[in-house]
Amino acid sequence: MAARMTRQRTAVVETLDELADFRSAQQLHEALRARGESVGLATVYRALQALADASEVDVLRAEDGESLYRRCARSEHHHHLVCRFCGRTVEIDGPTVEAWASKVAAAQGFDDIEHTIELWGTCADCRAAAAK
Amino acid sequence: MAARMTRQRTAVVETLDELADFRSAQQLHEALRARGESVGLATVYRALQALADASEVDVLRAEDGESLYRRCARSEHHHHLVCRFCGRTVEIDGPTVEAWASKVAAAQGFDDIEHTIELWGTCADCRAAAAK
DNA sequence: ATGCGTGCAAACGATTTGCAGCCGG
DNA sequence: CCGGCTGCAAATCGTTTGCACGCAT
Repeated sequence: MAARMTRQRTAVVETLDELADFRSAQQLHEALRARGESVGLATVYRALQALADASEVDVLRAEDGESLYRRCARSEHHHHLVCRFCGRTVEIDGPTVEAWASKVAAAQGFDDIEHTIELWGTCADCRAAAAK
Repeated sequence: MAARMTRQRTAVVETLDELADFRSAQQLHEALRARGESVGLATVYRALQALADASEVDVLRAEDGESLYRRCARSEHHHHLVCRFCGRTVEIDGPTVEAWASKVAAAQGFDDIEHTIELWGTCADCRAAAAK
């Protein structure tokens, strides 16, 4: 069950921590290469999937369908406010929303409720950069 | 600007209305074939995209990344509670959630806020079918 | 007529997988 | 030593696009 600790796995986790914000597997792959710790793209995907299964990283889908990964501070359920340009992320939670979601769903006779609640926007920095 | 009315576009819209719930382009393509009104898959995609651009259909991403389309009753902003098995859909709106979303985002200095709020569950029928 | 719409097949881009060799425990 | 891990390339899969032809306006 415990994941074997290889050079590439370590590198993936470390780089993920460094980047801090949501990144795609490809961006991560490139960051690894730049960092000198080159790792095969397939391996990056496998590592990320393993981490996701172990709830060590959060995964979410960008508007274009690409998967983005991030090591979040809190492991409990929460949501995100993400900059669609630079990936800058703010963790948020909405107790109100949680309650609302399950109530609505239950009222319609639905089970195994799961909700997708993500906020996308343009962060202050990117707005400034774009304005220039 | 006005979309040209062809046999295939009419067929796509009609079939979409018939299906009522969220369907993938491929499911729709198959439904068209079954209906006798065969339409090229590429055309189905093009028609759906045009409809989406014109806000005639709602689009959302399934958990596996596939795009699902649906002709919604209301054209105003709203969200959905979708059965992950049969696609059965219930339109919902959460005035509370809307307000919460923009408030949180603005507080972090984010602009052009957009939110993804979808509820996924198993509808009563599918739960019964699975239990059998 | 005129040019948007269509079909088909090739092109795409992200992700997955088969397989032979490697290396961590 | 052994089985999980890796790399590479080939395979998937949904979706997009190039191109020659047809049809709605």
